[in-house]
Amino acid sequence: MTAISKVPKPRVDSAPDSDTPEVRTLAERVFHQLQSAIVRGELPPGSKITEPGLSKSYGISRGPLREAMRRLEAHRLIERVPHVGARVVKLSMKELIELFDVREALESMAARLAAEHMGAQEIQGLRDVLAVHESQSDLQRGEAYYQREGDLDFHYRIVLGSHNKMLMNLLCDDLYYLVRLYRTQFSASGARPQRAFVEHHRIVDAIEAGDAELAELLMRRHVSASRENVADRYAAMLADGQTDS
Amino acid sequence: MTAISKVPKPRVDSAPDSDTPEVRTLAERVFHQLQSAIVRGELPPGSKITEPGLSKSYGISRGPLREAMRRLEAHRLIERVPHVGARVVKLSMKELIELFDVREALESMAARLAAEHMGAQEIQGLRDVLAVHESQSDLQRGEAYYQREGDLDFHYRIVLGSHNKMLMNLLCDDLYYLVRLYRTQFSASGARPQRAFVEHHRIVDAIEAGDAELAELLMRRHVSASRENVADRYAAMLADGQTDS
DNA sequence: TCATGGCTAATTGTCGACAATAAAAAGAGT
DNA sequence: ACTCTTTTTATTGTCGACAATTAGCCATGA
Repeated sequence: MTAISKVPKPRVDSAPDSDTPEVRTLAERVFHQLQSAIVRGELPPGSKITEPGLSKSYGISRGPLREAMRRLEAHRLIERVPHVGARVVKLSMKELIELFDVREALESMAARLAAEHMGAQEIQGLRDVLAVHESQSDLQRGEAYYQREGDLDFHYRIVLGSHNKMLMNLLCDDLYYLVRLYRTQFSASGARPQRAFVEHHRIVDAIEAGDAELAELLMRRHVSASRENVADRYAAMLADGQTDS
Repeated sequence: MTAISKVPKPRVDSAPDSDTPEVRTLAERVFHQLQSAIVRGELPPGSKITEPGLSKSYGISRGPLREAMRRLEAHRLIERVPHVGARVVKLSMKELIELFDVREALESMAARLAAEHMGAQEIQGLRDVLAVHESQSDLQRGEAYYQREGDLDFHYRIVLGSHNKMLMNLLCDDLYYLVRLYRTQFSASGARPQRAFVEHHRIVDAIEAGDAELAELLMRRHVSASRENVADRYAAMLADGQTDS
């Protein structure tokens, strides 16, 4: 064999943050970075996204950046208008309620399908998640902001248990990032931990029993209760000290 | 004032096809053109999409074309793998069932919200659509492939009647194009026109009565029946003469 | 003082060229 | 004849520069 002309993979993995499953291209990487930055609140909702600015700050050209921004737009994390620019999405209360309505529809269907298709080890995984939540809930005694990510883990696994790829794409790739964004925007300190915990348990029971209709109904009530809780706290926030419209 | 250097708007509106609401940019236009071409079957499912090819055939550079392809990917009309290329999506039977399950969840929710929020003139518009279908159904006597687009018009208006923008985006901008694509791929000659027609009427009655739960239940059964019909015809097609997997 | 017009500046849209990767084809060896 | 290796080629990813459009600003006039 002749002289090797290939450097053994430079592997510029500058940002090995949490989940970067696919970083084959620059656009992919900057997309995940921007997605994380938006969800974490580093890029505030409503702030303008300028292409030259991000291009220089991330050290890449505008080509891949535009692709990343297109993907962010598709995931509804930023909003673009043709010759004007892009800005981080800012969820209004109406849009938040809309989001919960869509979640109610899709996740209840996911619970139904999960009750029909979930395997034994998948159900065991669900039980494990609940056990973790229970231990955290015991430790922190009622305050239980465990559901910062844990709640999404639970819902995540049920969606995966539906074995419906389209459902998985819609919920896990699109809506759940919006849910995380809402939590940062409205600084939702999850109240009602015990009730949600009990509801989670009942849903798993229904899934394990293979009772599709019950699982669907319970999940529907669960998401609906979350929506009512959010709406109530929003109304209280408006009555007490108004932060913004 | 000095000499005018601006040509009075060349206005290169080369393709004023049906619906191009937003053609501010080249990427937008080629996106709509490609979307139409895919849904019409001009670009067959599974066929490879090559960037230089389309770039030359549409007479634009690869930049806007890539943006258009990104949007097509976001709408799930094409599938891309990083260094390989893109090809038109080819719905398998499993994915088609998944699509119907998602539609069942979302459209039943849409019907529920429509029963709560639809205005008088919107309901009248629904009645008008049904009247058009009835006249066509009378003329063509049972064969009734009226629902090539008319059926979608009906569902379209109900989704709009939900007054839920997120629902509208998901269904009208994403899923309905997949439904159209499926109709070309499986050459679905809509059977069961009378039953669907009756179901449509009952749904409108429930919406007009403001019975949200009934409208939801009826829409759910309606979509579910469509799914069963498709699954049955697919099974028959497999048993009779197999075309492809 | 306010409205209106044109002008400047910055950002977005578009283009062509270069580099990197992967598939396909040709060749040598067993 | 078959397989593995190597080369070739075509396509994708990335970059920098130019053109078009928009928003803001300043000057001019009523």
